Amino acid sequence: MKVITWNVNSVRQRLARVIALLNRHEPDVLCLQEIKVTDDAFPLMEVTAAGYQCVTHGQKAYNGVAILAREPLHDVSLGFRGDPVPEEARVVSATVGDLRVVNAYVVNGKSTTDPAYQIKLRWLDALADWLATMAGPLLVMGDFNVAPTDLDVYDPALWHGQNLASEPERERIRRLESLGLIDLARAHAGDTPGPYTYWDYRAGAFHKGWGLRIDLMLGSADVAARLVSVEVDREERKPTAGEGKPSDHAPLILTLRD
DNA sequence: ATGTCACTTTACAAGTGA
Repeated sequence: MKVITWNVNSVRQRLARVIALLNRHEPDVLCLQEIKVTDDAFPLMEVTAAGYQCVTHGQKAYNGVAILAREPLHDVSLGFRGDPVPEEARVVSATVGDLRVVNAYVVNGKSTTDPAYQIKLRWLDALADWLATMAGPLLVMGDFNVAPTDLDVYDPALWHGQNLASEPERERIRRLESLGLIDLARAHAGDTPGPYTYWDYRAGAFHKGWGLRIDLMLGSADVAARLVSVEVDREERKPTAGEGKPSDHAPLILTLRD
């Protein structure tokens, strides 16, 4: 089984790349974040023509998440109980086969001195409270806007204490792990830095290797036991002829034994 | 730190969010 998570930074701008990704990797499940469209504006025809069903939790201009799958999506849920900012479309979940899939776009936080940072911490607290109530095979993935450890930032000294790498945020990720969820990319990579999933558009960050690992896949133990690999499709972060500009995030690809 | 991008608006440039 193959599962992909990708922050597309506008599904309308990235549609050709999304369809190409589906054709190239043929994932069973694709979770998208920052689709930046309302549900009625989601490119349903194109996704359907590619052979995928989908559920969307969209929003105008900002945020918005979607799950695409080849098999039917059951028990769809939009948002989550206890969300401090329920007006923002950041979570969608559904069951595929016997796997519960949670797709999340975590509050960015802007900077540790911004009020949005405190909302981010409360949001992650509420997400953990909600996930703690779940049972059975579980895969929580998406743009967490947190680099869990210093292995996950290109320059730990520069990023020390900053938004995306600060200790309170990292504590929230450890709380998710304390629920029994396993950081699958880290489990696969061991002590090797990265794999990075995000590079700022500015300053030629991708070319310079200034990456962060802020897109995560967290699996329950029964899911982690099936882990084959977790890879980043770095080609998607490069300009591609005919498919438009890249997102600032690259897709994270999980393969599980069936 | 900053070689950017995508969104919106009683739009045609500027502010916002990332």
